[in-house]
Amino acid sequence: MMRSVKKNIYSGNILSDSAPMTADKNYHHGNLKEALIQAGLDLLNEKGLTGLTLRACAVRAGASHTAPKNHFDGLAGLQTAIAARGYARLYDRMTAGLDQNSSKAEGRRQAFAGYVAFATEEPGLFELMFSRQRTQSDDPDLLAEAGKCFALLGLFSAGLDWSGADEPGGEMRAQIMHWALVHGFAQLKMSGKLDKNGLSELDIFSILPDLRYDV
Amino acid sequence: MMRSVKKNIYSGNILSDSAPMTADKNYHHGNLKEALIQAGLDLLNEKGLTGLTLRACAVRAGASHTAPKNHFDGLAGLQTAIAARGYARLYDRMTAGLDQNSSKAEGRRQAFAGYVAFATEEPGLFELMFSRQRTQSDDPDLLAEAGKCFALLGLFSAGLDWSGADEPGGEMRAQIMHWALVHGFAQLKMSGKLDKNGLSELDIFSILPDLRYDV
DNA sequence: GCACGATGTTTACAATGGAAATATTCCCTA
DNA sequence: TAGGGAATATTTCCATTGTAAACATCGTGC
Repeated sequence: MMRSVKKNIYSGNILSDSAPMTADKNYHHGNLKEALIQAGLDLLNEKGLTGLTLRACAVRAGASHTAPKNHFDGLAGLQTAIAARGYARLYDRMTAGLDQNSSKAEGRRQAFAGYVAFATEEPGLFELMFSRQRTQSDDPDLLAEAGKCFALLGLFSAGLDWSGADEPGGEMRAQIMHWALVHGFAQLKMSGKLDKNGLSELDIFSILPDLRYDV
Repeated sequence: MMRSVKKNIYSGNILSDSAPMTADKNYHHGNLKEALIQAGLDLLNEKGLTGLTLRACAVRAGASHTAPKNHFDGLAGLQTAIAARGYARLYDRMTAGLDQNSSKAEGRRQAFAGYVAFATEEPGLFELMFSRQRTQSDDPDLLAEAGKCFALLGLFSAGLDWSGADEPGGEMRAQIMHWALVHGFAQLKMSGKLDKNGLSELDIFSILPDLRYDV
């Protein structure tokens, strides 16, 4: 039965490949947790939310269908981890193409446009991220990643001259106003409500009220 | 076996109840389609989106688990019908307490506050309504009911004096701006993002930019 | 060396959506 | 008014999914 053969590929020979983390045919995957998250992201883009199942993720990651249990708290746990990764990608999308030389106005523009683009480019992931049903909303990772996106929007909404600026919590409320505007527009666009009203070409900047920024 | 007994309760005797549509113990339910929608709405409020299953709806409506097939196109069809009913309820919520004597400002206030209140009062239903994954977004009923809500918001967003008012499509864009603002705020509140930032008490009116309406 | 925890598999089961065949009732028409 | 077909509902069956339990394999520290 050949069962006496050493299974550990590192014990008997020297591999030319110097990256032992990317094992692919051993009993232990070596990087299953990350592979499951990546499989989930791929499935979301290929088949939407209904295609995101524990078993499909496991198969795509090259493991048995119960392997995720060792890394996540069931389907909800995996979905939460995927959503957290989604916020990280949203952050990247909102800062794409920017550097230290970018102006605040450029940053704001990229943040707004990137937010909407992300929602339309990855609708399944976007829907998952804002689904209270599917995610564990008190997960520390999820909160941290979402918080970074929120803080970034806050950065670019600061300094707005508006009627509520001088009242208590004005800065915070301006931040929420921007988030609501951008998120609402993204959601309406993603869910198809704009298409149904013949507004598929509308972009976020054409609906911004005349907000007077001091930068 | 008593199988020769006439099952039709209307053929042999006169019922004091004058509403023959509400049969309850016959082979034919008589109003199963409506009962299934109601069961779905109840399940959404009691158990959330994950509790909304075809079989649970059927059992609650007093039918076998495959009976919905005669009235809806599978689970997606039932969810679409429930979402359409949701828009009807949203419309009612946005116009609650108003009459012909109500001012336009009162109407706008009720529409905005009602929209947000609806989202927090029925989060499962709200999430279903804006889920592209779970609903058939080209269903005529769904489009009609959603369109009524959109038109109502448009009614109350008309006449806004803003920078984009004179440009092409200014009215429509003002309408979308309001919808995005209110919907985004409702979604952020419903999904718990505001709670996570210590803003659970924030209301929609405190984040409206200084929009100058002519009424 | 080797014991034990971490990681992964196999097997089993309940819940669900859906298809197919059958049963019951309603309704229209001859 | 009889009957035949359409509408409505049930029963039975199956594939998929999430999850638990028992078992197998690996690797790391003593």
